[in-house]
Amino acid sequence: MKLKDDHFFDSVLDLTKCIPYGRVTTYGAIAKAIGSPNSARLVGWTLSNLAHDRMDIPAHRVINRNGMLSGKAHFNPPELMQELLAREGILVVDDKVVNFKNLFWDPMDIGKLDG
DNA sequence: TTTATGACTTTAA
DNA sequence: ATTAAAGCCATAA
Repeated sequence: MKLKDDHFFDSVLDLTKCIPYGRVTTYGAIAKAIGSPNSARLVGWTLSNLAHDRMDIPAHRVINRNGMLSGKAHFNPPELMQELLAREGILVVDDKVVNFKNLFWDPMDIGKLDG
């Protein structure tokens, strides 16, 4: 039988929901954590198409590996992404997350808390 | 089916 | 550091 490969999309949504408050992660990190390191674009696709209808998914905590709010333009009000981040204490300047490297949350950390 | 597009990432110059 | 091009996977037309 043919199992649906939508596991990827479901995982993206579930994992995105796991991003801690006040932290951010990247498309590539999520894709990698799921098992498809080259599907970073699909993560973006998932957020723009599936997460858009789900308000329980903090899609604003997902940015690109440069720490830039690449999806800012896709929020209902484009400035909402930065607004939501600001509410969590994340400072954004010039569409870039300040102290990004420090706020970065690796999805892989879920299952490997003890080194 | 083929072409174009995209909330990406990496490599090369 | 900045710019350009290739690789990637799925969707929309």
